[in-house]
Amino acid sequence: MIKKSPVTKAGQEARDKQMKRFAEEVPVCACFNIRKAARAITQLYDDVLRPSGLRVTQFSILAVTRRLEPVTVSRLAEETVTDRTTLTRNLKLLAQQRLVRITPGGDRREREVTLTDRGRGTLAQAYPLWKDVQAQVAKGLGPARFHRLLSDLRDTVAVTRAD
Amino acid sequence: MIKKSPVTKAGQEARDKQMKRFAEEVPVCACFNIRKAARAITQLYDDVLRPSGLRVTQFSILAVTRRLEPVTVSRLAEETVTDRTTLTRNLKLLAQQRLVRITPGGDRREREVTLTDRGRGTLAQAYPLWKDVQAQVAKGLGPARFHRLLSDLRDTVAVTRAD
DNA sequence: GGAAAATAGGTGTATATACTCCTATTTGAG
DNA sequence: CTCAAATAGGAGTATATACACCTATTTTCC
Repeated sequence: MIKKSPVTKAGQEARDKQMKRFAEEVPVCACFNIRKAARAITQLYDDVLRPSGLRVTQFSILAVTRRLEPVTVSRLAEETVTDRTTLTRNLKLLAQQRLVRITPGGDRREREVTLTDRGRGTLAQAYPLWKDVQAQVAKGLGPARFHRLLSDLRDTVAVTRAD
Repeated sequence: MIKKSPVTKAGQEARDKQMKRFAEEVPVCACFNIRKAARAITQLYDDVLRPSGLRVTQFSILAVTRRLEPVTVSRLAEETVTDRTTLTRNLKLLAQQRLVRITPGGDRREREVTLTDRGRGTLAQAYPLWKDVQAQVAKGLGPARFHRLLSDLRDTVAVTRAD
């Protein structure tokens, strides 16, 4: 008991000091700040895309599908850095709305995703909306910083997946 | 009918051209790329923080709370750029785990959030884990680019919320 | 001082996300 | 050729996210 008290006290001081640093450091948490920016920009894009009936997540999946179709679920998951099971569920919603078609692949384990005509139409309708909001953000940041940001984000993905 | 056919054909050509541009442009969608990076980095941080029992979202809320406590739900929502109702639900989970305490404020419309001792302890336990992964990402990007990225993300939030 | 407006917060509903564990099919080593 | 390993995908469960709409309280304006 005689020894414990000072030790505990010193430990408490060390913890206080640590927590003080902590409060200063956490506002620069890379993950928190990327997530925060994601929330902010998602709200903007979703808002602008609303007339098309697509959220930006759905818009992105349709756009990537258009580029790669016919494409398997796992390939889409890789491309979008999304968990396979997340994509399964997102695709299910798009299939219910008849924006994509999901068919068995040659390899019967695989399922191939393609756009329907309806999906193509919806995408074409959303495109000008997307273009506007994209231009708005590019203008707001300035073209140089806008490109730099995209480049840095790509590197961030590479760094976080290199493990 | 005589007139419609050529018009439709021209329309189709215009749409094809548009869609070709589209396929080239969408990979640089700011929102898609920020979200993609958010998914990637969240998986890394969540993985490293796992021994603490906290996800990075929870870690962030506790950290911001620590800096501002006692803090109202709306103030936390502003600070984290999160919808108020999202925060309500996230805080509910933290309260169930007894990491935060939510009490009525002086203004009886308000609810004040504070950390519990348990919350402080969990945060202190998670801190070294966070510090490691944060350092890992900073090193991977290089300190200059890391700093630049955070700065650009802040500006992105400002731009997307200026409307 | 009282009613309208503003503010703080929550519920219902829907999408987004991923981990764990499961099945079905294909591939590859012997 | 056969069976174990690898691969493709899905279901159960849990958290994260936000919009529309709701209640309760406070503020403001006459």
